Amino acid sequence: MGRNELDCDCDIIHHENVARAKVAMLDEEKLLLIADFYKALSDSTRIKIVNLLENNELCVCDISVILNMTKSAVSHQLKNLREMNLIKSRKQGKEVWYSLADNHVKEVFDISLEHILEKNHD
Amino acid sequence: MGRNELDCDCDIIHHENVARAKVAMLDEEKLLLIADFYKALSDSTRIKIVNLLENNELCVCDISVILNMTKSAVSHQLKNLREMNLIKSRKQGKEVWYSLADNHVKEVFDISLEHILEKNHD
DNA sequence: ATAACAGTTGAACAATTATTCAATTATTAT
DNA sequence: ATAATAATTGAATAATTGTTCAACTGTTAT
Repeated sequence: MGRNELDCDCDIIHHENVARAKVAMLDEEKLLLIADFYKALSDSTRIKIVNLLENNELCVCDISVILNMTKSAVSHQLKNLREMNLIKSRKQGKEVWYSLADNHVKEVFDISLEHILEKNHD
Repeated sequence: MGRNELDCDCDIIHHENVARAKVAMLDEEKLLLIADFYKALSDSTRIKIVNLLENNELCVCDISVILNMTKSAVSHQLKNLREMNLIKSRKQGKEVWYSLADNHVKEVFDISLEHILEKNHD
């Protein structure tokens, strides 16, 4: 194999490492889905909503009050979370009640909390 | 407590739910750190890098070759991941070798993989 | 000392995204 | 029917962010 494996501006390439890493790498499609999953959790408003819904079923109105935001802004982010399958909703009368879609979200949330707590005290 | 708890455009507020959710909510500071943690993982380039480093220690050059990106673009994202304490580096000669900072990243990655796989087959 | 190369950096540009605003839908009560 | 209110929606704006480009730093070899 020649000097440049691709269009990269590199001269010294560790071919064994590259080959091994390439084989172990997940397919692009899955990696993009995972990135999107994290994107859903990467905004401060959305992570607050997820945290709120960990222990409570709440309607849009209540979330708006707690976060001191307009219903519109909250609704946009709820839609975002719902489209990413992180939360689910049920309609009762004029109100729509939201809760977490499943337990993965909670699990991931808890591990990330551990992570940031650990990194904080050093 | 009056009609509007804050500046929210709501009339019907479930005060008990709001009070309970507020008490259980994590402090803002921690939530922002968690959101930042996810932000680090929310980009396709960065999640690819994390996936590559799960099983291998790699230098910038190798990562560039695998992802078919310039060293500059990769280096920017590595800096991003390093600042969020997701990866660590060691310098050896002219090269800088990168690896995952700790096991949390791997744990979170695996759960999120489960999540997207589950959501995929329905 | 000079050349070569791995990696980093800052500025500029392009693309993405969160919030606001105004309008709309759906449901309940009068 | 009409009014009131919870929630959603689309467009516009403002802010953030990923990549490119060119210049630079640090290390190794001649």
